[in-house]
Amino acid sequence: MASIRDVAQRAGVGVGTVSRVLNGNGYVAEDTRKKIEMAISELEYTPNELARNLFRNKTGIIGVLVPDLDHPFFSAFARETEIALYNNGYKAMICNTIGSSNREMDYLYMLDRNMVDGIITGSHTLHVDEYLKRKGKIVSLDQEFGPEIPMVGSDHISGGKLAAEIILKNKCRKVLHITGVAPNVAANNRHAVFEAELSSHGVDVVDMMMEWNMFDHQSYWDAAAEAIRKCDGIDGVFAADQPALCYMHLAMEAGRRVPEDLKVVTYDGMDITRLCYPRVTSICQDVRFLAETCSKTMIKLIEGKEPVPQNQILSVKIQQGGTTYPVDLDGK
Amino acid sequence: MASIRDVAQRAGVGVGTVSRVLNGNGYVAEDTRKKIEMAISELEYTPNELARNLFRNKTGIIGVLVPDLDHPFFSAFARETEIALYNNGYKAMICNTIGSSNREMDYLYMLDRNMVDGIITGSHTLHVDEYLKRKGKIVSLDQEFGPEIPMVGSDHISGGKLAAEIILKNKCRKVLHITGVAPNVAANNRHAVFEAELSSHGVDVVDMMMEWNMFDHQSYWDAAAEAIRKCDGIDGVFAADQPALCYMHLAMEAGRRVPEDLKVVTYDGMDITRLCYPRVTSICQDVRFLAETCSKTMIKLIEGKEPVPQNQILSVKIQQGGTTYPVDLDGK
DNA sequence: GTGAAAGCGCTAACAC
DNA sequence: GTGTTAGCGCTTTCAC
Repeated sequence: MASIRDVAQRAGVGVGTVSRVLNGNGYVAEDTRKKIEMAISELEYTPNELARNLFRNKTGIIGVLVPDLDHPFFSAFARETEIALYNNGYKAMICNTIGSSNREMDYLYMLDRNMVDGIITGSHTLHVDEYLKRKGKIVSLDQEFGPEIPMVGSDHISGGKLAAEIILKNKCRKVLHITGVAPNVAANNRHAVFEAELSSHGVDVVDMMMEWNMFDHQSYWDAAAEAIRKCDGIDGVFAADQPALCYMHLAMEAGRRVPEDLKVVTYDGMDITRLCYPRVTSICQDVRFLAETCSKTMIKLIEGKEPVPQNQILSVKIQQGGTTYPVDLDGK
Repeated sequence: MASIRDVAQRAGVGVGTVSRVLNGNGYVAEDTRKKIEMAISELEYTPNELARNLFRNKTGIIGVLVPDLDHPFFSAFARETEIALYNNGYKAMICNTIGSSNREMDYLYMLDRNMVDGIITGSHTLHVDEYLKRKGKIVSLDQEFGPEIPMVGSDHISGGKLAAEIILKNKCRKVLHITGVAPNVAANNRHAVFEAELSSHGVDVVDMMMEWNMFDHQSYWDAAAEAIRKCDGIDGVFAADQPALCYMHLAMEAGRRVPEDLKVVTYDGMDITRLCYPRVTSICQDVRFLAETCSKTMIKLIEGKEPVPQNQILSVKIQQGGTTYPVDLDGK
């Protein structure tokens, strides 16, 4: 592997001059430049980024922590974040924590060790303190860490309300509500709102808890099967895309018709809700906008010029599908 | 940010000794170690990985290039690869190329610049030469680059045959076959086999080409809509998961029944084929095994001890679903 | 305009 | 056992 010294030697100049050519700063005489460029291409020289990074003490890489890439929401988030960062001259290092706090910690260490310039985290198995005590730049997706760490999230309160409204207008009487558990995760705000709304209208809500950081497919099926087994008379479901679809699948298998016998409203509204037939009624998060906002916030944090907004809440949208009857929600 | 020198100073020792404690090699007296550990924790010192990497000339990071994380196959592949690499002490840097050869190139440069120790690529927009001329370690998923670069792929020939067999046994007479285009990508081997098999049995095959590196959802819908519009009398479909599901969705919307009027066989068999109702008959690739094999091959390449197998072909499996009638395929 | 030299933070070889 | 020192490959300051 040729180094800058080899290039300098071959071109018969000093390393400083080569560096100047490489970085396009300082004055370099035209024919010196030519000679150096010659040497560079002859030796097929590429600068060693590690050395540069050491000098600059930055890598241009942002760590993106997600609980599981196999979860459509997070793979989409990872994708969009990568794109947004790339467009700002940064690279993304996407990290799966798959529900393991060790892994999450391990990736968090990369911040301390200067391997990444910042971390955008959508992964929340660790104790809040672990994040708070880092000196590095952190942006959180959907989890509140307090004033020290900027957060970007969806308006889950409205999300829960909208879902409730749809369910109510569809005249469901007994609704299955599959919820996740993860402390401090803003997405869970929808649950309380949804239930309060329904209960206040005398609708029966059956709750089912799922481990939030366990995104393996089997656990969705298990939860759905358990729900089918345990309670009958369910005429509506509200859950995240995947558990809701599992339940719907099993219900249809058991001969129930959607939407006649069963209404389904999912949360997230990822692509699968459109591929299925009928298209699923969903409360959609704006994944791209979330990703762009996280990225932009990170850039601000790094550049330290503009002030960084503390909490940024983005609105959600309804996707009307065939798993509920069409309702008019005040033009939303 | 405290450096090793600060630690040495505070502990009243030399940097060499601190380094020895940090790396656990060489002899260090017990109380010297204590003092140093004390200083480390007091200063909240973490070694700068960049400096270490520069010295060792490696980062422990493997680049994983995928065309699009928003494609279920590739997000699953990325996930499993990350896990497999992590288990071998490496970190993955997952890179979306989203069909842009500039991006692919940009990530490839990271190899030259020593930012990654190797690259596993499932992304193939660049000219073969771009890969061949790199000096770094490369493992290819599903694209043949010749003897220089080890490849891991599925047995797409069998895959195509199996799909054809299912379609034949389901007595389809006019089959829509949506194909992708990408030179050298082994996955496309299934197409020729599938068509040959069907044609030789007098089944009509309608071909539709799609841009392979364009994985945006809309293009699937467009292709499906076009197929619906252009040809009637289709009683079978064979395509990758997503285009097939789009077609099926639109066909059902138009009142066609699955599997009575239309049989559907998809390729890949990702999670969405199980969430949909009915479950979709698919030829499944073993994503995890593909990922593990790629990772293992990369590790061998890096460690340079064992010989590296050149082409590794993994077998595919049938997932019997409700979009075809059950058929017996010699116990497969 | 250009070369020499210092230093980014670390590791390892070599004295003592 | 431990300190000192010479790099790893680069950038940048400062003479010339």
